[in-house]
Amino acid sequence: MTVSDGMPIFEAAVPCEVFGIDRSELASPWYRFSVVGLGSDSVRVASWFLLTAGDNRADLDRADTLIVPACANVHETQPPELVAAVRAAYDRGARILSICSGAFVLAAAGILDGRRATTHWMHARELAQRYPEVNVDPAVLYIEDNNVITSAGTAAAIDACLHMVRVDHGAGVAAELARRLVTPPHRQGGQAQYSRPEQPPTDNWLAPLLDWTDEHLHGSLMTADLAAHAHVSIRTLERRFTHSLGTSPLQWLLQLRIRRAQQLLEATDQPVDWIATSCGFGSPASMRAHFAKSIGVSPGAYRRTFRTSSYNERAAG
DNA sequence: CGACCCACCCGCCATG
DNA sequence: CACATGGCGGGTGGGT
Repeated sequence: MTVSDGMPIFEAAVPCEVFGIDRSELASPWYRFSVVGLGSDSVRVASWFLLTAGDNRADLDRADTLIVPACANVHETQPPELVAAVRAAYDRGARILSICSGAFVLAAAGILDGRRATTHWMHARELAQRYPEVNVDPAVLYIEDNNVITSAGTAAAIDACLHMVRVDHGAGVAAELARRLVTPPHRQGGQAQYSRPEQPPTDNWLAPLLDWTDEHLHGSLMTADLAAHAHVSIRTLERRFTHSLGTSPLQWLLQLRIRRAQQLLEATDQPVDWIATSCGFGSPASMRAHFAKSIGVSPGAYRRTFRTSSYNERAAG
């Protein structure tokens, strides 16, 4: 695993926990794990820890798997030495795993071009914009594409590392390891259930229309209704949506409805069918289908995960 | 699950 | 000419 200046600690800690501890009672041999600091002799991790590099730089050249836990800053140019090390490891056939914003290092090394990849949902759009050749999927916890694994933010590091153990040693070993880590062996749904949609760019023309749309979701709003309210043709409306929001009117409506449904599932005890109607879905079945496709879990499962207050009330009572 | 229907949406072109 | 608009056709994908 590589660490570089300014890197956060949690993402780096997870591989240490999974691969760095001798777990030969689960599978033997376990992993030979090494942390390589790039840059100066000492590397600052998070704001509080100073990591002193050992003389293990050579491990970079012989590792079967190279892990890039995160990067210090997604907006800046990635450290050339780190990027070159990733590229070299990839070229000699090593497996590569990135966690969270580490995907930006992999992308800078050019090894994500033409591949499916993911990163923290807050950075997904930027990754896709800066590296158009990368097929970014912001909805999943991790993706393996031909020996290159990328994973979502922070806690998804656990999912990705468990995935590697599953591939290397089988599902049984991975499940037992998950027990030791006190974490689910496999999480239902992707990171889509945790992400928040980005605020749309404030567009002078669109803003009033979007506000109006948000207030009239409960009806059976259609593309034609939006066009009529905005006094433009459907064709023009579609063009403006693609231009300003990067999506079509109906898809936008759908996202609004799903988001409203999420809020109601979290904050109320209203039945799912009631929520479906109130959010403007044509039918409860329609909402379930769209919800599952977009969020990755059913409305019921989503509520069980996020409606913690009612659980606490029941537990207390 | 297949069938049917219709809204959607994108390429294309004419118009202003 | 650049640009935005509106209408048309048709493939398609979701809903019943």
